Amino acid sequence: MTLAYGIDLLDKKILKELALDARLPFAELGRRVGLSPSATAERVRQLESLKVIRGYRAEINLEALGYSITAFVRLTCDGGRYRPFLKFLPTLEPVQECHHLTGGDAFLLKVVLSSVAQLEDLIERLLPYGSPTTSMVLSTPLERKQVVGLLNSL
Amino acid sequence: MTLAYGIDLLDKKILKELALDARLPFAELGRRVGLSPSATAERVRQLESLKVIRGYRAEINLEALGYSITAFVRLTCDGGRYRPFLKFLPTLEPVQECHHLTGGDAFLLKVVLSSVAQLEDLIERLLPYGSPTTSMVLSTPLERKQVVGLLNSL
DNA sequence: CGTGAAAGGTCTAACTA
DNA sequence: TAGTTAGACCTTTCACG
Repeated sequence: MTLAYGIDLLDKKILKELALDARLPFAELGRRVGLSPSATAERVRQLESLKVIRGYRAEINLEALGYSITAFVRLTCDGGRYRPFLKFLPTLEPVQECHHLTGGDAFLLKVVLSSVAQLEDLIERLLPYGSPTTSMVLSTPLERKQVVGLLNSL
Repeated sequence: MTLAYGIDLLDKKILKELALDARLPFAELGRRVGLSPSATAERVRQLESLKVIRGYRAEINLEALGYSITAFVRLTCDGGRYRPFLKFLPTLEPVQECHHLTGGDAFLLKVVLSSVAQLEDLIERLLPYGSPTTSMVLSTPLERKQVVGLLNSL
């Protein structure tokens, strides 16, 4: 069976393995999926050039580096302040993600900080662009390190 | 200058490089940070064992695989349904992240799906546990692939 | 997609500041 | 304690079947 972009079962297996350990040597990856090292490398290069694989990232424990606070800020931002806000956005270092959501020009920001004072500072800097509503993260009971679940149901 | 966990400037450089390209060979990584391959490998192993580096993941383009819908669901869940919900959570395949937030036993779920029908199905399955409020992601104007910004300000 | 040889990376251990 | 060097081994790459 062929999937989107002509991705087959072998590609799916490769993606699962690399999602869990991006540093796997091609030889070992090939062993796991049942392919020679060169055939494996060829498929990985194909997946990279199709942008199915976007890159390889080390997952860094920000808490261990002193970034102990994660929060979500929902910013309701009326029409006029939309474009200036998007320009301002990249200058906000603590903002790791910004999503534009359905429902009244709302943005959801995921922010990571090392003190509550920094959170207060961030909120103040957002005020000119809209009304922020902040929720701090108490715990993260689920964070799938990988997309293996989704890949299984392809 | 020494930082949390005895992390110094060289470690910081290593983390930045690996955050951007987890597959860099130690030889090349060493060249970039000014260390021999074996000294580089030693430091990386140290960072791994301290759990500063949690792992290496291929970043997979879910849209290319047909998962075209991302949404956030906020679930307000009263005391009695809290524990059953946490048990139910891992069985929900589309849920990529779940955060417990301040403010009235609320959970924020990030979900990835391939159709609106699946979103409706998910929402129905959440109903026994609380009141879900769903916002679909229209666009993601900022998604830092790496934590380089945060690492710079260490 | 597999094979094989050359190039280059990794690993371990002994050595040095 | 932390880094370098050296040599054995392994991986990657690429031309060819």
